[in-house]
Amino acid sequence: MKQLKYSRQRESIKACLMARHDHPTADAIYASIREEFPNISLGTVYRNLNLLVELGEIQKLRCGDGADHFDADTRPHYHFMCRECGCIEDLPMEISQEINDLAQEHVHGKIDSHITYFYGVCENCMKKKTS
Amino acid sequence: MKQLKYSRQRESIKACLMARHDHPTADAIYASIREEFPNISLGTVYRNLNLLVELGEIQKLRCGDGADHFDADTRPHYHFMCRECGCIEDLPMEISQEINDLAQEHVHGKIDSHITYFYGVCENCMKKKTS
DNA sequence: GTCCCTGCAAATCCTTTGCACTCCT
DNA sequence: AGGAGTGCAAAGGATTTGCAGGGAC
Repeated sequence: MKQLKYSRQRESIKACLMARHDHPTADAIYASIREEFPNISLGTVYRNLNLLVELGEIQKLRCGDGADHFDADTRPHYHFMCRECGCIEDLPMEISQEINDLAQEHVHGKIDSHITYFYGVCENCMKKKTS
Repeated sequence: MKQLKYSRQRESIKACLMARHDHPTADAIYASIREEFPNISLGTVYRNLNLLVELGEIQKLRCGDGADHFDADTRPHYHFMCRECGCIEDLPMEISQEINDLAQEHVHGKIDSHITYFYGVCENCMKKKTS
């Protein structure tokens, strides 16, 4: 365990992530942070995001669009991603333990968790289609 | 809709994928195919895999290990991935429609599907640990 | 002959890393 | 002072793409 030192950049990254709820990518966070720290580098953003994930202070989402997204809400919860605009929404519902148990009966090994992403079309994109 | 022409390479890629059940990456398929077509290029493998996915003849899996995996079984089904060795196993159980319906109540949009990956330790890796 | 498909290499996207320097403690 | 954190740029892995030549129809 190496000891941790304070860094304004890391604080700013975490604050930025807590302030927004759109599950930004590293690059989007980089763009935001640049307003406060014009010299911050993308590498630093990645390093700190990964560090915060290790510390359990944020979580990383892989919805399948190529880039990792980050979420300041570390409670396990489901996500919904819009196929059209790529936006990500939190689902305020419990993680199903049942489905883990059910799956356990069908697998040669020990399941400890599962990750689920829901896909479809968000309200905004549906509106655009009808108009 | 562009029309499709026969290609030995594409047939071979599909045959290879149908013959194995380990959900290989593009690179692993490339290595296999090379035995039959020593001159095939990785680009061709990717192009054909993506084409087959579009045609609905195979499916792409993104388990979060960085590389895409491919599956000749196009029926929707769950997967289990071992955290230690990275192997992927099919789960012979029905996809839950219930969880879609449940999630639908909590989202601003229209859910059409979900993807779930289970994670844990496979039988082989558990054996290795006790021995 | 037409147009799709191929091999090759270069390019792209996202992420990580090496290094010299800076800032916490 | 010591070592973690930073900026920069280069490297890395996975995937895509442009192009000229080859093959299917």
